Amino acid sequence: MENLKNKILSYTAVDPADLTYLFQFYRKVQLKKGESLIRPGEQVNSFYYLDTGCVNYYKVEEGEIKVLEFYTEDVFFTDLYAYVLDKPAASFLEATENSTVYAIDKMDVEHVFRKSHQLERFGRLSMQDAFIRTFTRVERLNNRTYEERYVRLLEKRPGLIQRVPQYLIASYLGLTPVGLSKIRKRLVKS
Amino acid sequence: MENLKNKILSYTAVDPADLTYLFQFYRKVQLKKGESLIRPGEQVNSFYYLDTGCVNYYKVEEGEIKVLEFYTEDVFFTDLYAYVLDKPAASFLEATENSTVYAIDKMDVEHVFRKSHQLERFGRLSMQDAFIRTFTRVERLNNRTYEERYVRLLEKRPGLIQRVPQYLIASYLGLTPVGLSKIRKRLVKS
DNA sequence: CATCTTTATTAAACCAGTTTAATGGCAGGT
DNA sequence: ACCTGCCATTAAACTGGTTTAATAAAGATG
Repeated sequence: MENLKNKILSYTAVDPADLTYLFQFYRKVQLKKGESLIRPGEQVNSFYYLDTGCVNYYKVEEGEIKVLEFYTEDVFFTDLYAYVLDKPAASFLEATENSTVYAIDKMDVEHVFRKSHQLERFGRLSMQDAFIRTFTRVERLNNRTYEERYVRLLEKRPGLIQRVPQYLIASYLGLTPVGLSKIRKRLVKS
Repeated sequence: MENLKNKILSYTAVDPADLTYLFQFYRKVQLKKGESLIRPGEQVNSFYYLDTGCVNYYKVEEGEIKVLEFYTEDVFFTDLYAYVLDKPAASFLEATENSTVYAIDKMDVEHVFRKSHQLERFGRLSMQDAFIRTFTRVERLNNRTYEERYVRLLEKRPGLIQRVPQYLIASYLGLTPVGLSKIRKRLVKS
């Protein structure tokens, strides 16, 4: 759990004793390609850390896949909406490749945060981080063309396009496979 | 500061002493219509609570206004991106009507959060809240048509359209004034 | 009250995406 | 090696927006 430990410490200092206490609640989950942590209708009781692999956070509406996010190595994730509001999930959290995940139950998180001020601070700062990433995404969705977004994705997350089929990338960008194909064609010409 | 106090307590219990301690750092700011709390290039050192009024969070790109959010009564706000990352603002925070705001400096926030575990928890939960709202926005931007978004805005924030000129609403929805006008025309016909 | 400015609507031409459908390539299973 | 199914590309017709420009309506100012 070395990566997870370093991830936490990258947000704020935490006493070793508190970290040890926290870690007893984590369990390791091995996911095979195609397996899901969460499916629509289920309660979301866990908060996850993705050590290695790739997890697709998506929903299906009117028969169509809508990708919300691709999580890759070294990030915290869950269906945060359902987790926070204690609602049944509307989405999938599905491994697009074999993945290693560490999971902790919500009630244990709450317990540990109450016990340790430092871990509570970590919780605040990591949430701040999640906010920032989501907010910048709103900005892009509103202000950039599909082409700009695609180019930016290539720059910011090179490799993602190798790991994930193109029609999922298209969905993530908010367009159809046909639309993305056209954009790619335009780009190679110029 | 009764509203502010209740807002904080709606997130989590806080000892009266801690609240009193916190409030000594707050200052009241009266904004006249058109005045700005933040302008591009400035450092964002304060976190705000909007008691009454309306604040437009926007940027200007290539001569065009891009509205990110309208803040109305009883919300926390700031240019959170610049605030968190200590970068100069890229945006305006401008009153679209006379507004009453309470402000606290970032260093005081950090200080108070370190001193009080309960206030730190409040900080975490309010950030969680901000995340949820931003995240649902991403979902809508990606999955809904402009018309659906406009109708939803009318439902969710009736009154906003009375308070804010229509071309700003259009910008907030990600379209042009002409585009919004067409959508409105379509809607009255049906 | 008259003028100047700003905001909303409309029309026409245009464009970047969608939808539908056909084609070809590649991957996995037997 | 041969199907079979899935994925990416292409083409053609379509659609819901944009851009530009003109006009009308509403506010602000002297």
